[in-house]
Amino acid sequence: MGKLVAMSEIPQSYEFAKAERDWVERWEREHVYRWDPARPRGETFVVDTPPPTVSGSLHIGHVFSYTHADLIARFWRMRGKNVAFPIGWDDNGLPTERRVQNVLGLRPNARLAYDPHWQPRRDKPADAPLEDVSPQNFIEACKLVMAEDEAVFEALWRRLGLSYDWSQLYRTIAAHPQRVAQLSFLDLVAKGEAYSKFAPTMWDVDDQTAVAQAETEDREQPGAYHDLRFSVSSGGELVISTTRPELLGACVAVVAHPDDARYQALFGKTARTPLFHAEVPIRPSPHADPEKGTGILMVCTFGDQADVEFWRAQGLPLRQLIGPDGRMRPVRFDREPFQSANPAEAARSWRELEGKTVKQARARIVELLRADGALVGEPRAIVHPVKFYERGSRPLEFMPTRQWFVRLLVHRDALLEQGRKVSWHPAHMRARYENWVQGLNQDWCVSRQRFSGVPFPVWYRLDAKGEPDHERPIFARPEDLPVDPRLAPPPGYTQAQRGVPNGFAGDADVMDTWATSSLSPQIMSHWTLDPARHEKLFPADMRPQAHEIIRTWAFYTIVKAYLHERQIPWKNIVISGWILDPNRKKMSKSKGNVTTPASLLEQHSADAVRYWAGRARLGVDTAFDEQVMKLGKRLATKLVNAGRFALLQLERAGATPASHPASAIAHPLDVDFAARLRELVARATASFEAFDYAAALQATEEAFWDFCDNYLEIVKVRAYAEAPSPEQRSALATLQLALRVFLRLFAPALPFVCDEVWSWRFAESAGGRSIHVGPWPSAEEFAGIPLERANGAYAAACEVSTRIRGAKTSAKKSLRWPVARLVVRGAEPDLAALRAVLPDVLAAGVVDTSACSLASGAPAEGALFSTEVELAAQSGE
RNA sequence: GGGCGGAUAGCUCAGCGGUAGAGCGGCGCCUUUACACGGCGCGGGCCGGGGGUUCGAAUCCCUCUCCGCCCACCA
Repeated sequence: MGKLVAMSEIPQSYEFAKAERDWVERWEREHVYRWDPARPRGETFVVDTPPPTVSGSLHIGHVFSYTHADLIARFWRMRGKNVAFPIGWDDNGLPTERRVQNVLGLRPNARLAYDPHWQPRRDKPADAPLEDVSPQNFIEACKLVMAEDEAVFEALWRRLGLSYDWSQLYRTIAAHPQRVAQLSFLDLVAKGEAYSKFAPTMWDVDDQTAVAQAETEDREQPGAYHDLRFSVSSGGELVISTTRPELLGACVAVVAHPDDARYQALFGKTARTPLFHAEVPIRPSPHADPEKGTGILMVCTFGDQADVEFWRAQGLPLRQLIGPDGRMRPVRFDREPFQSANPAEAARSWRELEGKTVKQARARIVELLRADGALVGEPRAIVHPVKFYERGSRPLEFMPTRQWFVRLLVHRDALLEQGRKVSWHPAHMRARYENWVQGLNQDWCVSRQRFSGVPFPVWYRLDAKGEPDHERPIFARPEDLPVDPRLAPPPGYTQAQRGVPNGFAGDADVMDTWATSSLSPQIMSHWTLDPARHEKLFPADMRPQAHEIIRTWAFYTIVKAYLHERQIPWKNIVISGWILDPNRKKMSKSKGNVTTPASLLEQHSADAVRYWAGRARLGVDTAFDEQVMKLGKRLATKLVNAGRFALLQLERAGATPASHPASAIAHPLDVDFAARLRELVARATASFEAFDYAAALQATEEAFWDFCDNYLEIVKVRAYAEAPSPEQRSALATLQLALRVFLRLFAPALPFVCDEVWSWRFAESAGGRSIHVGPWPSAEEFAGIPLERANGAYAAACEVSTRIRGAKTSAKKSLRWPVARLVVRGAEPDLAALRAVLPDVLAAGVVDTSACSLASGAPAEGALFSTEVELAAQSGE
């Protein structure tokens, strides 16, 4: 490295795939992207990279948004910042378990004991039944599969040229992130921000775990209103409408709107449910809508959130019909809480439903109600929104269970305020955050009844009957973390006391995966473990992410930073848009037939794919268009060719940055071009500083094509000159300056080709270092150029050149065809500017000096000049 | 039902108060010694509809229509 590259070493061709692979290796070898822990906070730029979920393959949308972050990180690195750009893998939680279940055909079964000799088998037929394994074996299988997936992820990210400091790589399932997540939990408990509670919680019956509000979504589902006849204690009857007749046995009240005249007389009375003969109170409730159904409805434990709230407010009994597996559980009607006025008939009815799924039970109870005469008319089909776990296939149910929660509702205003302290790019994305915070209706349920994840560092004492005491948990000591209470005993106990009366039980749950990933800044900064490092890395400067996870990842990260340290986690958040398919739908993994990121990289090159991503502005959803990648490849190729051309000329003349400094630029054409170049540097820099890499790329690209099409052509003859002269010296100095500037302005977007061309000649003068450590171009590099003399000569030269080319093209002649006569008319100041650069223009256009005349006159509309071009009769060669 | 974004050339997108832009695609040329993985040039647009503000609006305001996204207690 660092040796002067001889002319013969400038390659004749550039093989994208091979060159890119070589650069990836070299960057890693030379630690180009390492964060330097020794440098002060003020010189550091910290990126809080999203750890992608390891549950399948990365798709083109990931490539898109991860490239955006890389463009910005690379800019700041070239600006001299000590960039801390880590990467991690989010490899715990339900998505991971699902992946392992699919790949290895496994299912965790808590009743099985650990088998140290068990190995996963990969030769199972696709239709083989799931194999039950112990939770611990399952967790080991997860780690195995995740490690394989992560190797593929890493290869892709390296191939794409993302400038991570791979020495900082973390996995959320590994010891350090687990330690941070458990420390976080203990801190929240100590601050009173985390608590456990037995309460009705949203529950996915397939995965059999609690889920949080942020992981739910509404789906339009077919359903039906069923009108059911209840008898009233004071005589008569009433008819309620319900979409969930299978919950009739869970009915604990009947409510109507307090102002509803039809039901005023019934408030305070009781109604008796059909089939189950439970006496339930009739009460007013503002949540009843007089316009809907019959205006009177039953409250069950639990049909929806409104039921939960009314039940809680009124202190009604809990009649839980649905079990954790989504099937109707055994119930007795001869005692509380299901006390029936006719237990025998209630039990008879229930026998028809017990063990059935919700769907089966609904179908069966309609038949029972019809036979009983309680069904008024027939069910009326409707389509209505139903809550689902976002990855679930059956509706959520409310399950009364004990869960750990983190307080959110009491902090609503503070969280809104924290959101305003962060700069959002684009700014309107903050509305989504605020929208979400304002719509919060429950604290964050952080416990999951799953296996692969960060366990809670908590045990419970067992009383003499072996019942756990949830009021006085035993918490782990911070120095013992990470700990798995499912395997290790609490301080002061032995393993023999596990599960026995007067012994202990470990908390069986794991944390919501967001409880860990929401700590990504603290995982990187080693929060509480290394205060000096934390000071240098927290809060981060930038969080890049996609907009669909504002309510989860961005939100929870803000929550954690606030609850732990009353801080914001980062100063800026940059939100990428989505890649849409040609029908403007979100591009999904399932469409990944030939358009996998890996195949696109091989087909178009990493620079081309990065260019494609870099053209899209933050927050803008963009239709997938492979044409743009072809453009990117064309641009990269052009850089190679223009670079080679300019460097060969410099080489011929023995020109170096030292021998041909910017101060040698004096020719009017060059001065004018340099002035435009300096303007470009200012614009591109300002755009990058505002996180607008796309505007920077666009401005640079526009200027570069102009450089190739016009400047390079016009200056060619002067630069080629055999005898050294100040004019030639000025041309070479300008070529050198321009190439150095363009390569660096393009370097964030096209890191491979730029470092390649840079290495041919300029790396030597930069101590052999990669272009990616800078420095970024600045106004100082233009010192010594008499920019105040810039007078529009370049624009004048370009216009006349274009006219000459146009004349040749419309005459269907080659651009080398000589011009017999050229007349240029315009205003005197423009002619003066042109006159100074005329030799270059004429040489490029193959016009003899004697064939050209300039004259005062009116220019063509919207132009500097009007021209007459007459071509020679013969090519003259 | 509430909120946010978008609608500009056939396509993908810039422009966001001062004479409609780029690339691709189309058409027509040019073997030009950095590049045929090229170059030159030509066509092509009531800037979604309707109102308003302004000397002037694709750009600001109002309204409507579509498209997308986020959110909402769903009996």
